[in-house]
Amino acid sequence: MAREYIPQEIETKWQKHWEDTGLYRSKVDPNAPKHYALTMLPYPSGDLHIGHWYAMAPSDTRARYMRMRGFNVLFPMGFDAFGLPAENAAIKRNIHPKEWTYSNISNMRRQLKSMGAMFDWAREAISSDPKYYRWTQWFFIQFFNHGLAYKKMAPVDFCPACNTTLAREQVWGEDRRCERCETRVIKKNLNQWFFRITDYADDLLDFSGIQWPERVVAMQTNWIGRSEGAEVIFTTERGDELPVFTTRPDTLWGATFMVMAPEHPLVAALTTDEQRTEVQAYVEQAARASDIERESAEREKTGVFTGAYAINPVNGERIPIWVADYVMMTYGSGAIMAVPAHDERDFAFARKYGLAVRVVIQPEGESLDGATMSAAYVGGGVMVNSDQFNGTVVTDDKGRRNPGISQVIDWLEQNQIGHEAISYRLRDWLISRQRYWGAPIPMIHCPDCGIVPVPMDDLPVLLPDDVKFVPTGESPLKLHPAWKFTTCPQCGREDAEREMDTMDTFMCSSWYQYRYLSPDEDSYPFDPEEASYWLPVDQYTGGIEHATMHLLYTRFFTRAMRDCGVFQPVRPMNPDLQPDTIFTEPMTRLHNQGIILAEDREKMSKSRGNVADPDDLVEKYGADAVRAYLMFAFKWEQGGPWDSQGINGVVRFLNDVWSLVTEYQSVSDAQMTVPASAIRALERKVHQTILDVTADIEEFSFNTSIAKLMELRNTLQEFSDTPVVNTSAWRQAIRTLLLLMAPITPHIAEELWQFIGGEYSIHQQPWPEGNESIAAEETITLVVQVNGKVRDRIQVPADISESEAKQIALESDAIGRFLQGQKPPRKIVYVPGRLVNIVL
RNA sequence: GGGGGAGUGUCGGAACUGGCAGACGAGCAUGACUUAGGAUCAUGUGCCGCAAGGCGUGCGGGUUCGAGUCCCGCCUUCCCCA
Repeated sequence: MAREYIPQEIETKWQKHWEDTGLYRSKVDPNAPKHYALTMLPYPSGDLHIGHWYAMAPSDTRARYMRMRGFNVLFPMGFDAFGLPAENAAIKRNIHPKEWTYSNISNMRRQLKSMGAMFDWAREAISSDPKYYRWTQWFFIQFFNHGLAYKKMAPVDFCPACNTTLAREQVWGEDRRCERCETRVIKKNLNQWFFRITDYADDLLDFSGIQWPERVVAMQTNWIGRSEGAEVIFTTERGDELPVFTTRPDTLWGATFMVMAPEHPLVAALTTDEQRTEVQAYVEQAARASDIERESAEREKTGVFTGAYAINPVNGERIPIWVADYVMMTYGSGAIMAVPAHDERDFAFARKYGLAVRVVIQPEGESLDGATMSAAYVGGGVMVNSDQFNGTVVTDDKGRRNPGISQVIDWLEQNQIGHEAISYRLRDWLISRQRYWGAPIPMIHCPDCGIVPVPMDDLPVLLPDDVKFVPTGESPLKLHPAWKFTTCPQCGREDAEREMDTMDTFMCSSWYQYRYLSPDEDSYPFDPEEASYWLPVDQYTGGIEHATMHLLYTRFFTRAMRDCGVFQPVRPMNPDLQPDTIFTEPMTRLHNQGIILAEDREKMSKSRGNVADPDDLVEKYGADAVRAYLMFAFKWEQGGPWDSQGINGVVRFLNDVWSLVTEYQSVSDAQMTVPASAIRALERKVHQTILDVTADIEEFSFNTSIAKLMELRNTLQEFSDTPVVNTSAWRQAIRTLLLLMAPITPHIAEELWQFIGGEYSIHQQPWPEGNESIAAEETITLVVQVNGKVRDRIQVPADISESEAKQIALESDAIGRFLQGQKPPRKIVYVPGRLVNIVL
């Protein structure tokens, strides 16, 4: 009965059968516990690469495992289908973005199906479908109506290659490059739409409702960048108020000058005539430097005196106002008080321009002198030169936890010259994009009524198909008068203009987990019944690169939806869940996979020609082998370099399993004597494997789970030429092996399951139950150490007593040699089930 | 400069709350079967040593009967932020 294992044959066969029998249709079932497993949806670039497989196949394994564990699992898939590459293809190859996108989707859908994942394709959502982006637009209007979306003129980051603006999160690295194309961004003053994500800064800093990797939590916390301090109102001699934010109000008495950002609106008004030429030249030059250059601690500080003075409200002192580019308009109010004695950058600046340095925090046991100190002192100590605060203790703590800071804030508030304040690094989310292939922002500009949202009933605002693409990448919407001009929904004027910008595609992907629930629903963004059952997402998987983009946006989006009342019709079916907890966090648990590098340890890229193409690999080895190899070869969170030889290991494993199942079926019931110890040994290994594989898949340790299955394979091979193959223990072992493999290599498991007469489908069988007592070893290797060095290993019964163990150890020949001529042992350490250490 | 990871054979990687370092696999070596082998099977494979034995988890200290694991100080490297 030697059938050959031809993966490609059985894989397409079962994929079709699974689809025909609706095996992966997931339906609401209030009687079963639910599990919403989600993996980040791909951009339809045209080809599924190995990175997609690496992200998705293990996620699929985990979802399949949860299903066998008795959960009703939803594992959907879709496409994040708006975006620039489609438009660039249109410009370059004269193919419409829609056509390009949808033909890519159909190819990628085929490739995804070849993976054999349990995706429920009936729930597929494509963000560029009008039935999808209608609701993206609906959300925009919801946010607008609730004051969460606004338009303002602002200096924004602009990618000249993509010819569009970017959100702050989408500008990467020290040299500020576009997240997509790595071109260096430039600053532009533009009128743009923003979402008030900063209103949610504190809410987003609360991670108590989610179990996400610490790394992501740290990155988001860092990104939001909360700093506690005070806002203090300085005034110019002219009488302008100059509020400054400081984290160190305890050093207010040490402020010897002020610095304004070159873009500060008051600069021109404050500058005296004598200084005007110099200041103007400086401001112009500063505009050309990048933010990073300006903020760098190493860079030589530059600046010019405005000629104006301000009054320090705490002591009435008159201090000079300078302009310097190390102060950012985006930080606080664009002006700072400079305390050179206790701030490194202020110190460097003061020394360079000969400005006064006054010590107001004296460290214990030291005596700093402003005239001679060689570096700013930023630690704690005792306040000096600070009037009534002299002697107040200042610690290293931030904000109110610092007694000095806390007392000064109280005093500022009592005297109404300042108040406690919190500053964030987070900026509002810029969502306007000056491109065609995105969801149009559903707003109308009327000369009389101003900005008017498109009525909800008129959604979606459809993208016109008949557009011309120009090489500059300028949005074709601007060149389409029929689309551009419309009727004002409020006053009926016919020369109102549509908003011509489209939305950041991160907007589309911020809520796709809700659209999957009911992609065809046309009266609401999602079906509340489905939402009541499935939400929130229980397990999310995807790349870490989205830590401060998608993963932050979607947390914001869910909170904004909550506050707009979008979740009101949803009544959680799970009595353990509170509506609030569900709708604050979109995804309860998150796991991030690493990156697969090419064999040369470089990034895989077509231009380098070092890509491992999944289609080729499936053709050569089969999908099961590719899946298993990706899970076996790396620590999932870590990733690593592809090894084209390494896959042989799992190919052999699958071939061996095939032979074990198909060649060693017991053919006769002939009673042969099989030693009971052999049966027990086999059963023990089987149960050990169940327990280990279960624990491993539970915690995303796919590589070790497959290693354990290979060990079971090795054990089965040892028994395969013995009468053990005629026992029910053997048959049970084979059944178990297939069940444990089912989530990892679904096709071969299904095929062999059918071969041994199992009921369709293996993927609907319960996960095997491991039994600790069957798994327990009968004998153990007792390690005997002398002074911590291993000197002997002795097989002993597992339930050996401490005194027996010590005695056996002391009587061992190998040990005797070390004990000879020595004094009696000082100490004998016994670790149950492991070792005896004899200390001389 | 701040935050977060990571350093274990030739390679990918194992090692639970401190208890046999190197599971599992790749590769390699030797042998077998073969006209043939990028198939299959067997054996071996951390380093030094003929052996007894010694040395080994980035480096240097420490705690402990015992440290890849805990503590202190470094080095290298990756990511994020400045």
